[in-house]
Formats: sequence, structure tokens, C-alpha cells
Amino acid sequence: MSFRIYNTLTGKKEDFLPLREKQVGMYACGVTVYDLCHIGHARSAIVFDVIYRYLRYRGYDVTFVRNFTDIDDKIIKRANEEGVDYRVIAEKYIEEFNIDMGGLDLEKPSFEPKATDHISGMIDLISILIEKGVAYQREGDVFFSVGKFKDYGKLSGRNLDEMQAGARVEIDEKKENPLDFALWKSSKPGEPFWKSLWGEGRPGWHIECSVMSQKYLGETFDIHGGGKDLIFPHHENEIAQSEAATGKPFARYWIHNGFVNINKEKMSKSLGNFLTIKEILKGWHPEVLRLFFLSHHYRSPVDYSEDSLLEVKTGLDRFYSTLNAIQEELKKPAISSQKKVDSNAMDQSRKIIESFQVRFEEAMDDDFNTAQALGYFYDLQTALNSLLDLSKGQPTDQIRSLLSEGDERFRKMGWVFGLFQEEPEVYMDRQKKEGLKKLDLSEEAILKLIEERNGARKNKDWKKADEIRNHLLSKGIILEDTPSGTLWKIK
RNA sequence: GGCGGCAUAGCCAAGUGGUAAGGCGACGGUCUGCAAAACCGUUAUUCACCGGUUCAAAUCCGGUUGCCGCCUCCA
Repeated sequence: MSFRIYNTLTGKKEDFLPLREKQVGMYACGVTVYDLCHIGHARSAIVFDVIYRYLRYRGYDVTFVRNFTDIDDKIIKRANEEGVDYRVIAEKYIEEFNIDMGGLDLEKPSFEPKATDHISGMIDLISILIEKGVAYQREGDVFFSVGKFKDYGKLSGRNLDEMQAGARVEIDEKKENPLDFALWKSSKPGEPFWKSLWGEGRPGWHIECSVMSQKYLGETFDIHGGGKDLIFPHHENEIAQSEAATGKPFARYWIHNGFVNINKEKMSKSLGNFLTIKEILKGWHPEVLRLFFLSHHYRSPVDYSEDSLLEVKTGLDRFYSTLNAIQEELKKPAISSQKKVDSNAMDQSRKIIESFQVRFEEAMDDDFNTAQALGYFYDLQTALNSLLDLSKGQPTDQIRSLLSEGDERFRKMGWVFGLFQEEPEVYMDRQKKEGLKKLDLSEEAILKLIEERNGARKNKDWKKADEIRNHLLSKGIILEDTPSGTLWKIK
């Protein structure tokens, strides 16, 4: 089956055929560094991280560029509020961005260029646009003339007439057409500026992405992406600038991720439901957040709530508990004697384990259907648990080899999602430690009670044993009696 | 006003022509002293509603209702 990607430009899923065989150039719009990153940034970053990982998994040599917008009105505003240079703000939030993204286990892109390092490239591009007659200068500002670019609107699926009809754009006297956008803005006194042919000023927002993407990836490249909200005007304007200048197609496949709502409301600062990545990572393992996002198709909106993260965490805990059980089982010696195992159940598990990788790839090849692929992870988990059930602590060679095969696939395909990358033991230990902090109970106290209870169990004093278990349960501790001893976990 | 999207079980969620994945929850069974965990099984004859096309529709077409996004900075 072919590898297909939904292209915003055509509104269809298309076969993915990169410009150069086995190589992919990909650009994702990063952030404007004037504030902390929120959960919406996290989704976008995770979506493109998984795309980046999957392309590499598929054997492509990927050049991935994600930029920083480090000069912009909002940064200047923030700098003025705090009475510092705009660079202080930009640097601070770049650092915070790196901390947050590191916390989400994101792979480093190949390049992370900053807008301010590419001002001269922007000036060059603007000059070309003026020469070609698609941009014009007005009192130190330079605007792109949207009417001169015949394809304007092709990405967002609108035309100039429609947009003018419903225009809510503030009329800027200097513009020939209200929809024209700034390539260069003259600076007001006290604002940061760069010297240009049109006087002192700073670049408009869109021009940086045209310059940086083409610098690292060439005039035409494979994938360009970002949040859905960037389709118009940002990406539309990037296309206009780039294609007007080069006369060549800009990005070939446009990928846009959907939004994150919070408790069914759009996230916004005014509603006070603005959630930062830092806040989320305080309460949740990054893989919980990844699993949450990957359970939804990347183009659909998702609704964030504590309840849904809790549900997802239950799932992740189960995965790790299975992976842990597999490791425990594999530590046990294989039994040589032919013990009776249900060969039907065994065959069923074997089929699931063996077909897993193919099904995973089919799902991912179909426009990165991570939700579908996760379904197969759950199937794989059930198959492995079923084998553990058959094994009952006495693995045959056959069971051992299936278990380790399943375990290996879990980790390998899991890497694409950034999931299941921790040692299960480490994961589970941390769950316990973090849980205990909230419970005002020490591990020693729990172990002592378990010992006491096991003494009672030996004497068949079920009443006492159950009392102890209920006592612990009321504190939020669940006990599990297994053949190899009593385990405990946080509710 | 213009453009676009969505509506699938109690909840979450895949599925764009071939007879409804998966998860959470719930219920029953196996196991267990009893539990827990795990396993096995049950949980949508039906995909907002009404028409149409087709041998065949959740999927395509037309209409209705409801929700959402974009058109202004935004992941």
C-alpha cells in the first residue's frame, strides 16, 4: 500500500512522493517567543515530532526545520512592559521552549533557525518582490500586493472577492488593498530595527518562514506544516511571497494539525483556561500527554480535560504493567518439558504479534492514523497478556520467543510515538514514589503491614488479613497477591 | 455575510462504497481463602434527521437540524 498524506492544498489524501527519492525536506512553523508554551503548542510539536519520527522510521533521510520567531510586535510589547531589551524576552522564552519540548521527549529538529539571524535574506527576498512588481513601498513600509499574485487564496480555499466581502481587516491608508500584508515595517522611535533599503525597520511576520525554509530546504520542498490557524493568513502569505519570487512551487504537501479545546471551550487567555506545558508536566508523565494526543487523529479537534488524561493514564499504566510482566517472565528459565498449552490461544496471539508491524505501518501510511495504530498496540498488549496467562510463570521456549518478539515491537514502534521508552520498572517505581508523596504513608509502613497480613494469611486468619487490606485500600493502596508474593500499587 | 469542518455505544475514538477497530466504564465467567491483576465473554442490527444514487452507504449526492473553526495575532 502506498504512503498517503492529506494535503491542505488539494483537500485530498495524496500519495507521498518526495522530490528526491528517500529524502524529505520538512518545515514546521515554531513559536513566537514572547510567552510560555501552552498545550496547543504541545500538540503541534508532538504531531510533527511523530511525523518526523515516522518518516525516518520509513527510511527517509529527513531534514526537519522548525523556526523561532524572535522579533515581533508581541515580543516588543512584552519587552516594554518589563523594561528590558526585546532580546532578553526572546532568549528567555527560547530557553523555556527548549525545557518544555525536552520535557515532552521531542526529537531535536535538524535546524532551529531564528528570524533575527536571517534579516539580510529577508531584505534580499523583499527586494526581489519589489523588482518583480508584486510589492510596493510606502513611507518606509513594504507591502505585498495580493492582487498581483494570481494564485492568492489557493491554500485556504478562498478568493480575493470573497475575502473583501467579509473583510474585518482594519483599513490601513497606506495599503493599496486592505488584504495586502506587510513585508517590512518601519520602526517607531525606541523600537528595535535593522537597516534596509527602505529605512530602519523590521520584517513582517510571514517573510521569515519563506526565507528560512528555502535556505535550509531549497526553493521547493516536500512538507510544510503547522497549526490549522496558520493556514490563513500565514501560510497563504508564505506561498504568495515565495512563489512570486521564485516562480516555482513552494511546499508540496501542507499538513495542519487541529486545535486543543479545554473542557469544550476554546483555550484563550481571556477565558482563563490557558494551560501551559509546564503545568501539565507537573501532574502528568509526558507519555500520558503523547498517548492522549495520539489517540485522536491529528487533524481533528481534541478536548482536553483532567478526566480524559486520567483515562489515558490508566491505559499507559497498563501498558507498562504488561511490559514489566514480560520482563519478569523472561527472567525465568524456560522449562524444557513439554507442558500442555492451549495451542489455539497460542496461535491467536502469535498471529497478532506477527501481523502487528504490518498493521502499524498500514495505519501510519494512511495519513498518520495514529489512533488506528494505537488500536493495534492494544491488540498486541492483549495478545501478550494472554501469553503470560498461558505461561503462568513457566514459559516454554515458544512463549519466551513470542514474548520477546512482542516486547521488541512494542519498543520499536513505540519509539515512533515516543511511547513505552522507559524501563517498565523505572516507570512503575516512579508512579509509586509520586503517589506516596500525596498519601502520607511510607513504603516501610506499607511493607510492614503487608508482612503482617501475610502472617495472618498463613494462619488462615482471613478476617485480620482482610482488615489490613481494607485499611490500606482506604489509604489508596491496592494489594495484589501473586504466586511470587504480594505486590502493592497506588490506586 | 463568505469559506471550511464535524455529528459513530454511558463516555473517549478509528473507520470515505462491501456489511461497525480500539480504549475507559459496566456486567457475567475463569483464577483466588476472598479480592486485585490478567484472561475469556457480553455491552451500536446500527453511525444526528429526511430523501436520493447503488446489487451494496456510517461512507457518495441533495436537503434539514445542531455544534465548531477560519475570515484579526494565534499551534
